[in-house]
Amino acid sequence: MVSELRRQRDAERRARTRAALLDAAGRVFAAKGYHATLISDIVGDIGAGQGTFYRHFNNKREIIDALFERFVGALLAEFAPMSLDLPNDIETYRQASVAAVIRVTHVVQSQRDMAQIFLHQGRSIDAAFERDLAGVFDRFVDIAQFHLQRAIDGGFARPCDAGAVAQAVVGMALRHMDLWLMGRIDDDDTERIANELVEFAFWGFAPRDSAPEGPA
Amino acid sequence: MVSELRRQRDAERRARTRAALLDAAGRVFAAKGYHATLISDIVGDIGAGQGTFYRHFNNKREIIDALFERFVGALLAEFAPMSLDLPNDIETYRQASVAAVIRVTHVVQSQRDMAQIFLHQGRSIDAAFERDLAGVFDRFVDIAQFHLQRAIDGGFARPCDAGAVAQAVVGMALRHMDLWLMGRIDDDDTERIANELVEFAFWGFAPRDSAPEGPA
Amino acid sequence: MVSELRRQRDAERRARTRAALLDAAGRVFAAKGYHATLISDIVGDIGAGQGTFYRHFNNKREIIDALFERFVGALLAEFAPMSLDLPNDIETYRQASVAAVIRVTHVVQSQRDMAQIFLHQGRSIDAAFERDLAGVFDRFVDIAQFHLQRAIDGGFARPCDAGAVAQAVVGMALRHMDLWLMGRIDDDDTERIANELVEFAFWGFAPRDSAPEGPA
Amino acid sequence: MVSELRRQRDAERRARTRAALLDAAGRVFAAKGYHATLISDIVGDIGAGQGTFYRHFNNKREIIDALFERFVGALLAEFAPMSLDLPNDIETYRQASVAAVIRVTHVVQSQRDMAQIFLHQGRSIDAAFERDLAGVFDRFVDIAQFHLQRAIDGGFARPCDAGAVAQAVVGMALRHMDLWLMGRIDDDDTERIANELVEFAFWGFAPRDSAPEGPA
DNA sequence: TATGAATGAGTTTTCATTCAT
DNA sequence: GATGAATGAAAACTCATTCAT
Repeated sequence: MVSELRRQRDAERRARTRAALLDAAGRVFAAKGYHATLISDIVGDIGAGQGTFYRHFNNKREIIDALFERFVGALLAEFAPMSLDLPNDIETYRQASVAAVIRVTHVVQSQRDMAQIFLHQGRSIDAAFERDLAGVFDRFVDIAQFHLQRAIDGGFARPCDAGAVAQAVVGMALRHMDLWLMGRIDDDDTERIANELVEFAFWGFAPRDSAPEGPA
Repeated sequence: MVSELRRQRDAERRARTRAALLDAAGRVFAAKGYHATLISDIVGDIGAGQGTFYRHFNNKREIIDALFERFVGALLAEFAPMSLDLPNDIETYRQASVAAVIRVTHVVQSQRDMAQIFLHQGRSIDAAFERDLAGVFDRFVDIAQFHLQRAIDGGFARPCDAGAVAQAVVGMALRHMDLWLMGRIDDDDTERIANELVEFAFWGFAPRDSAPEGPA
Repeated sequence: MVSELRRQRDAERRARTRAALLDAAGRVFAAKGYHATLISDIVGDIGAGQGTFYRHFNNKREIIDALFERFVGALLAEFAPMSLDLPNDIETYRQASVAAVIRVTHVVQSQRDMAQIFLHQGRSIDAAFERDLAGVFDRFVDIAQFHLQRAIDGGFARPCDAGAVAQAVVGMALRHMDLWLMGRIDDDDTERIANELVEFAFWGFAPRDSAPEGPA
Repeated sequence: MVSELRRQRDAERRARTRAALLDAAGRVFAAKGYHATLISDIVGDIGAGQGTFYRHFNNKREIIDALFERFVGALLAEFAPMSLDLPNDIETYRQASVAAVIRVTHVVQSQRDMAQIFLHQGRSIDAAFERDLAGVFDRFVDIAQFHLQRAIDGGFARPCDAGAVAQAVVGMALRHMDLWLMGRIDDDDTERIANELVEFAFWGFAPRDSAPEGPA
């Protein structure tokens, strides 16, 4: 007969091991890449035995899935409360955009390994994973598109293909994330760049007085 | 001891086999992904023997390098004659931009497999490959930055961080390439989107009359 | 996290497997020759899996090295206590020599496989192995030379090139080992031959009364 | 219709190619060892094609056989006229022995590669080759034994096991050949060592006056 | 006949997964 | 539950040999 206490202790230990494995996988995947990572690298990272891995995950594919879920969960938690009180004029909108970009930036900076893994390896796992990953990007596109469409409807953004522009906005963000992952953007330069990008998204690079009569 | 003719015939046969292997690798990598591709898949694709592969390449890593070199060669050949007669006003500049984007689009469309491989798997091969790939992106960033800087200097683009904006421009292009690779952009919709993106890059999504006094 | 007992049990199991692999390699190398032996022959000999081999050795080259080390270790252990109380007259010296030869014989007879492998294949592995093997022969030459020199200095051996003669003595021993390995010397004839060889080494084959005035 | 002249030319060319291949094989086997040598190494050494090898030999095994035959032929040709006018007293016998040893030495020195190959790799080819090689050693043992026995019968060698002693004599020769192959005997020191060894074979290393009453 | 590109059977090697402890 | 030794299926790789020219 096993006491309730004992049962709980075991469950806790198990959860701790699982979390340690996830953390280790995150570190190792980020450092060596998903494909080059061996199960032995992961367990080796925390000094556990090979078998331990299989008590928690059925295979390598499953742990990256779990990692992804955990990361997406954290990400969404961060952005869930975002859509409240929408801006009603362009300046507020711009300020909100800068704030949002900086917010994303902070999340990503605090989860560098995850960004590394999913941005760099994400599309080389398999078709299913690629789909899941694309789904996450789409969430951000959706958010951008939603706000953009609202701005167009509200008259403080010019009429345009909100879908394509939202994709473009996400594209520039992703490109800069990549640069940061490659060590080509300083951590303390991110705020300035965020501003620069928002500026660009709002007014393009054309000079103010060159604005055409109407959009193409 | 052996006729020149014979020597040449052999060299041709060898070159033909090598090219066939490269083509096969391109097809298979694009279809199954680099990591899931076996040497036997590649040779099987053209009905060659396993050993034939190893007479031409030392391993899988080497053939994707060769593939990359071949692709980059073709790409650069395409863009080498591009930088001539620079635009001197914003409208000409805009038109030239649309033309350039459409040109890139055509090249990419005619080499779908290569785009697929390098965009999706390129960052999961190894550090060296990642570097090479980044180099290619940088070439395009450089071109964009060069033209943007020239426009700023010429007074028909607003002062901005030309580097960051050039990266952003490349980022939106890459994102749309991705969408196209995922089958989410119709081939006959590309021209419209090219226009839309250039429009966005030039004037952003803010309405014309909202332009601020000066740059942020 | 894991009991000391468990850790020790594992280490023992591992050591046992390694020893079994070494034994198997010894048998198979002796029977088929080093070059003709496949890894699958070795593991097959003890019914182990292919992978088991690679958990203990990196390749065939490494296991023969380990085998050699183990053998040389045993050999030296056998001969370490040999050099005590040196003979002071020729008859004692002769008797000691016979005893030593018989002793070597016994060791070799009890390790037939090792003798087979190192004498027959040893010089066809690679340059490094050849060097190591030569080193072992040299040990025996050194011992022979040391005693011979001592005998010369003590006046109970004629002045001669102790180095060359020691090599010659080792040469005759090796040749007879070879004959034994080829099944051309009966195990129960070894003692007689040992005597015969020592006799020959001491007095040559010239008749007693033919001894020249002095050495050549 | 092909002229007789043409036919002969072809035959000559063929023979020349075959000889070149044998020479190349000799060089490469000696340098890299039989097992590590690839067919491509052999043909590469003379700039011939892979296929050429197979026009002359059916496989690697066959070329070393041919090499061996050629070498043994030369060796026997050298020693065929040796057994004439046998010595009748010990001094003549000794002088003849020195002469014979020096003669062998010269032959071996002029065919270093062959000595290298057969002494070092000979016993790792296969059982058949080992037998053939042993046969050659036996020829020399036979010669030695024949002369020794004759000397014993003639009363100018002490009674002994002529077989064992002949083997011993060949053994010391082989050991010194090995030393020479390893670069541990200078070419211009061979004559002195030949003398030293013959001296040793005739009188052993015991001092002259220590000769026992009779043989053990 | 000579050639060297191509071949594929035969080996080595890897590493996710199992399993005895 | 945790462990790590052992496993073997699956891949990579080698190289003697064939064959089209």
